[in-house]
Amino acid sequence: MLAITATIRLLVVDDHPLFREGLARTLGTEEGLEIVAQAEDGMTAVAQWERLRPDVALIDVSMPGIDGIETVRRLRARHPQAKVLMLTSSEDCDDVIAALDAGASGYITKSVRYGDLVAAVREVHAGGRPLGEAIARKLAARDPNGPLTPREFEVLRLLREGLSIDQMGRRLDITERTVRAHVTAIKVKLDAANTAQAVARGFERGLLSGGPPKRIP
Amino acid sequence: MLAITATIRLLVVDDHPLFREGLARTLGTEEGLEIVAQAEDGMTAVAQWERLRPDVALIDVSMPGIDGIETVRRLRARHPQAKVLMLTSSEDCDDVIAALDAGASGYITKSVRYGDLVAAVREVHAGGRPLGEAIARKLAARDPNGPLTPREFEVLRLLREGLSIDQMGRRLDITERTVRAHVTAIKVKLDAANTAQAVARGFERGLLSGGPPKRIP
DNA sequence: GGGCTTATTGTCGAAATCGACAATGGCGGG
DNA sequence: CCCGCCATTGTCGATTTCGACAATAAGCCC
Repeated sequence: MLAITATIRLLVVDDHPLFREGLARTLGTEEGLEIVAQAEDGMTAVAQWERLRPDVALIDVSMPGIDGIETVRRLRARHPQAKVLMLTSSEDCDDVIAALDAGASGYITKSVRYGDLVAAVREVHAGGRPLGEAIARKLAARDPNGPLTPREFEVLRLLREGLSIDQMGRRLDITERTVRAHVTAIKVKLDAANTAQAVARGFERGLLSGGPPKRIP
Repeated sequence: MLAITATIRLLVVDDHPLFREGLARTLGTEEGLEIVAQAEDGMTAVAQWERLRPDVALIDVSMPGIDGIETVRRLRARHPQAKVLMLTSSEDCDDVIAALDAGASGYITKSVRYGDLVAAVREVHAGGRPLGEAIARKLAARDPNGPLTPREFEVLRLLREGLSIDQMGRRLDITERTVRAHVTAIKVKLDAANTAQAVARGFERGLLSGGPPKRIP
């Protein structure tokens, strides 16, 4: 273990002022940590990073507009050396892989205790890759039958909206037969007995998001 | 408006130490507010209330074990005069009605700014009933075709699990015909074109919970 | 080029679901 | 006691979906 004399300079990014403020205030009191800036969205986050060059960015996954994943992508595109610890409330497997893929160094849930968070920040700063055991476990037990293809995703979304096979066919400009092929593939991959369960699995696995397609933002 | 000279004594209840600590620290700096205690679960919350008799309890909805709703219920059962402001991350309509039904005075999302939260706390303390406009709006746009009957709920859950009509019939010990009647009713009430969409609506409206029936807790 | 995945489409018969009309018994509230 | 809601079941014809076997074209990686 290295004796780190320098303070770790942190950038906190979260759209919830309630959470962000509290986090910043509390982490700020931690020995060896310093909050140099906060951001409530992805754009601001990148700007703040470029202005202040912190050591580590703490970024919430779910944000309106540019989400956490996209923020990491953009940040890392410009600054490949940037170290990012993602924060999440839901333990969503797909987000984890997406985040790591986008260049995040670590991924931790908001349900951990302060000590764990601080430890994770230090680990990231030291070049580590903290994931949290719950997440690591879930990550292992994923995609038993392979991920859905983009087209299958599309069909799954239409399924969720209640379209019939040939309605989907018309919507996608393909034969009803083809739609059936996709639906069958979806059911196999999601291990579902019928379309209803396929949709349920979609929600359970986070492939479909909780709310209605678009209502009151 | 009354000139409130006394400080509002607050009890903060949330299972996420990260959020709870931050909230307490920040609210504590607010003029006229004082955090007298924190609790990470329902049991502790009630105990703390009885020990310290705060003015207002700020309770998170989603908590493992005894959830926020149940906590309110228990608290109000013993102390009907207790004023409770519920905090939520997801804007789930059913939780709102459940919470208000359980005796909560107000309901506010975690996405508000500090000022709004403080205002809500003051409003609750003054006997008000802050709901947050987003929630109030959602509350209005609910149950367009009436709530599901208990039996229909049951069928919806089986639908989600992928059972076919006659499998459900055997499971519930009723004729397949009867199951069809329930399914039809469900589709009408949830405004769905088919079972797949019915399941989707179930998730969207919070009738079905996010995760799989039981996996990794 | 060869191998792999993805997207596409066909056929055919069987199985499941739907929709509309109709009816009966139970149970609780006014 | 009557009304309304809930759960239950029946019938019939039409529509939709399923399952299994097969095949073709495009794009990507080695």
